[in-house]
Amino acid sequence: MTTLIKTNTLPQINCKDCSLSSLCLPLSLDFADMDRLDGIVKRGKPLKKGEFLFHQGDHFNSVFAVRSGSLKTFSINDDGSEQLTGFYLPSELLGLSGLYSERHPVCAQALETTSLCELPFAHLDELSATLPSLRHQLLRVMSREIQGDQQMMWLLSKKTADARIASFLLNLSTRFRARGYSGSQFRLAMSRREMGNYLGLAVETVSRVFTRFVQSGWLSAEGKEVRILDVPKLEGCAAGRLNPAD
Amino acid sequence: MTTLIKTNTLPQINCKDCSLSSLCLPLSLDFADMDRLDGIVKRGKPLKKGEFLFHQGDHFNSVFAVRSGSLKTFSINDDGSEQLTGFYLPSELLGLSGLYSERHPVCAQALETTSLCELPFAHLDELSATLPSLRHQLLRVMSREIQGDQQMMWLLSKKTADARIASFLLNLSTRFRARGYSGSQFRLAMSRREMGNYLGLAVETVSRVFTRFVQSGWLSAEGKEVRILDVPKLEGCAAGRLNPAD
DNA sequence: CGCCCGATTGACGTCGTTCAAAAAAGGTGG
DNA sequence: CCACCTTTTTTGAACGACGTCAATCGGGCG
Repeated sequence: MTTLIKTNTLPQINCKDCSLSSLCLPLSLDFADMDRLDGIVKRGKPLKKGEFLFHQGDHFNSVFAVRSGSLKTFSINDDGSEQLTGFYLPSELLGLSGLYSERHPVCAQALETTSLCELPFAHLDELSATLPSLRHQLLRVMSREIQGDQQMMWLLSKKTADARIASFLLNLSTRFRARGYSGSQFRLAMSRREMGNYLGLAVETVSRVFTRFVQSGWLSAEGKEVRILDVPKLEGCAAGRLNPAD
Repeated sequence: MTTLIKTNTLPQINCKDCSLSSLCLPLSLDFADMDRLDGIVKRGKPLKKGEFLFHQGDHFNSVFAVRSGSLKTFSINDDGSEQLTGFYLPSELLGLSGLYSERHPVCAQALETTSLCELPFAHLDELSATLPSLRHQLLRVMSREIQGDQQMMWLLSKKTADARIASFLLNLSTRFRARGYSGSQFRLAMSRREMGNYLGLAVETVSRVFTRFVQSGWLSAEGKEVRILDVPKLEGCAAGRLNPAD
């Protein structure tokens, strides 16, 4: 059984030893510079499932890198409805959207036991003045988020429910594989409702699509445990060329 | 008749004299620092309607600030379909999404005669090492874009056609007003098709919504010339509380 | 063990798309 | 300036995908 939680014998204590450094901010820093980054990182005790990393409206002080576990971000609208804006896996940076207004425009909540590295922004910024590659990496992370959001906008404005779920599962698969987990079998940390909220679909629709995928033999799903059985078919579906009814 | 084109008697030649500096990158720079920024800005001859600033896949070298006119950005998918990702008005920065992969993931095309300031990224980056406020402004611009994209994702996943168009018009209105143009009467630089593509709607739907708004007396629209007649009603519609059939 | 929340399934309604056609606007060359 | 052609916009009618409502099932947790 694969989970998002890496079972380390010892907690990571610095960037140099962290298996995620090649995916994370330290990317392309040499050891000396990594030490300087390490100097500003705060590593608190893990968040338990359901605990908040920050709330909407909180003052923006830090950005966070996921070390293990996963989180969701969502904002609450005037009418009280929630809009899920993202899921974050190990090595991914969150909190950057709070930079603009100095306040977090979203809540960040742990989907399971989750440990993080906190990077106080004032220090990160100072450091970035003298470390060009850190400066670039920070900009690249934001640029990638913009690119990802635009992919998401495409998905939401043009894709069918089938294609959205196929895209989502393949996207997760890719991110898991890049992080050393299995890309073909994994546990979804989020509920069907959360998935639907994120993808702009009703829970019932999510459930029906899963049923269709399983019946087509493209997927096996028992609750949150998912196994991808036919990548090409799912890719075809995500691209809008194929649909599970055929 | 209001247009996006500001009729200057002389072209702007530097940031200090530019009426947009308070909305643009120079925000919060003092005069001395503004001069340093000016030193790296390239101001080419204006783009005519339909001309491209850059194409999808082009190498990323610079970011651009709109001086006058407007542009759209869009990407072309594998199947040849276009996805409009944004409209850019004077003082807004575009091209930043190319930073991540060193290639522009979108095309940028002028919607009318448009003049721009080009900021070679290598120089901008160098300068940002010694100018903290420029560094922050760059990050803030990106952070704001992320926030905007997430608003857009909310719009696409949760709002009705009526609410999308109302939101869009009010958003344009706000941006125009902030730039010194009328917020209640303006000329849409984009076609109904482009608007629909951006908002995830068919042209026909856009047209029908406009008709409804006009019949409700919330709006007057003659072709691309638009006058907003009832802001509160449109706001109610954008929030999903009101609909023009009532 | 019982309760509650999450997931599934079916029936039905609705909003937006698609297809088709006409009207209006814009651009071009004579 | 006008005739002609192309593109954009508008309007109507029918269809379809997804949402809503309702009922049931199942698993986790107190």
